[in-house]
Amino acid sequence: MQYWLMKSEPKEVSIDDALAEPKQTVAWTGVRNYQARNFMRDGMQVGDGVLFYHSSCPEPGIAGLAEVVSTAYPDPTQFDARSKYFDPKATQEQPRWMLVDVKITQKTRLLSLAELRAESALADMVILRRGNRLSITPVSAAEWRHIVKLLKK
DNA sequence: GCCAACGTTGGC
DNA sequence: GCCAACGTTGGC
Repeated sequence: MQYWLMKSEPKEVSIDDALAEPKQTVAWTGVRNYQARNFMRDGMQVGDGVLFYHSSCPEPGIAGLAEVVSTAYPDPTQFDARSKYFDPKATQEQPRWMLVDVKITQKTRLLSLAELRAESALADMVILRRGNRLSITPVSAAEWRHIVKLLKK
């Protein structure tokens, strides 16, 4: 069992959009970074905990809790010529991009980036490190517990 | 394999 | 819109 933080731009898929889906589940399409892909493909297991993070928006921060509900499978948007995520170098036989399904378990208050930065217990979080741009990052069990506690405040 | 140029991310 | 920090591309 591991924990992850996954960024989503709310104008693409917000936590409310995800909650409105059948089974409150979204396929995590559009990841086009190898490191992030590898976390989904090689690191994630069904049942892993996910911090659902809103990025590139007026109030960046953690918007809810979720869990991984599938193993990795090919991202269908890579094969769709009309999609902005289309990848001409990907084939059905040799897909490049993988994704998992993520189910929202709880919408929370918005735990802002500023609030995260203010917590010394979270100083080592990957997302808070200078220059970090990865859309999917591992979260330690201690960081997860601390954040869950903060969300109850 | 090197590395300059270019593209992207994402907070501010 | 700015810009720091990376990642990717492609010529050599």
